[in-house]
Amino acid sequence: MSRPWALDYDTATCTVGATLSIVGEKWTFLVLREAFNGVRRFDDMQRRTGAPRQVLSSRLARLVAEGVLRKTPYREPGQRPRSEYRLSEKGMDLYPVIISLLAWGDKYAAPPGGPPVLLTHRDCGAAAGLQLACADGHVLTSARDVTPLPGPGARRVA
Amino acid sequence: MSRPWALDYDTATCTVGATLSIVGEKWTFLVLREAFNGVRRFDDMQRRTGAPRQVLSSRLARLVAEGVLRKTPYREPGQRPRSEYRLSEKGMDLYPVIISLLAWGDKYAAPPGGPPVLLTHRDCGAAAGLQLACADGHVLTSARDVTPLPGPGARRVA
DNA sequence: TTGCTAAGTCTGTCAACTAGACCTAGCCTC
DNA sequence: GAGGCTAGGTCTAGTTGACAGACTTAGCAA
Repeated sequence: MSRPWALDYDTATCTVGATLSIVGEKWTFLVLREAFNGVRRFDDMQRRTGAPRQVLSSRLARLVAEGVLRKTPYREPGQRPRSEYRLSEKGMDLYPVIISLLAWGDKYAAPPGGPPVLLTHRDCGAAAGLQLACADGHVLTSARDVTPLPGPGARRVA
Repeated sequence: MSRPWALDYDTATCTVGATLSIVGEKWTFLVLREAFNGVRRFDDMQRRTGAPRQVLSSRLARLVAEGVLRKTPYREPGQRPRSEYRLSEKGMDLYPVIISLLAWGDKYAAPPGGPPVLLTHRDCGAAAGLQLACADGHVLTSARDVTPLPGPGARRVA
């Protein structure tokens, strides 16, 4: 195989790295998983992710600062006011990341009984998942069908 | 909103967590990004990811142990034998994870000039990306269109 | 007044990351 | 065949971050 073109370009601007600098820390993905499952309270998050309280606190604060979660006060009848963490649109857009982690795990690391979570289309109930497709409507079945090319923001290595 | 069903189920078996325990460490995603860009050599990886050599060494070893990468010796004419790291099928299946991180970064954290990398369909050249669809062929446009349900491997919390 | 709970913060310990130097095997040149 | 070069690591010491467990605070309830 020939030398990959990628070696001629700088990685400093790569948006994978940019994404990871925001959500790439150890517990953040688990926090997001719970958020997508509808979990909104600190204590539920803490119990379900197993993250140390202090770490959870700092991850939630980071996600709020980045606009991925919104922290809003709410109050149940007869209860004192509490805080809840809800996904913003920016956070919702991270769903494909969680789904792709889930899909890989279901294929390669599912427990004996099968996957513990199934994703379904809200309207028709059929199983939902990610598909790799191109703008012309072809469905791609493998990473080999994709050719990465330098984009407008690419910078050559000096 | 009602109490999410997720609270009644155990997270210990969740395959998102299982996936993250294999590939969730800080530099691993960047290593995979480079692998998908065709980078195979230790030194190229090191230079492009910026990972400390020792960390890179241990991440590569972990990925090889998990069967995500294969370490194979090769030899260029007139050179001594070297090692290269190539994605296995199991590794190729992680491509959606990288693509989804890339897509989110392109939307929310792209550098001024635009995305540095474009993904294209190898056969037709059109832009490629992930879409959320259900088994009945409906395209889903938002995380809100997905309903997660307990799967066969779900375990109730005691 | 005391107790309870959600949502944190504080403290000490221990593991992980980091930078930078060092090592090693094969090849090349002299 | 001595020395240098390079890919692919390992070693060491210092710093940061994770962790468990105790403590804190605000509002409500008995």
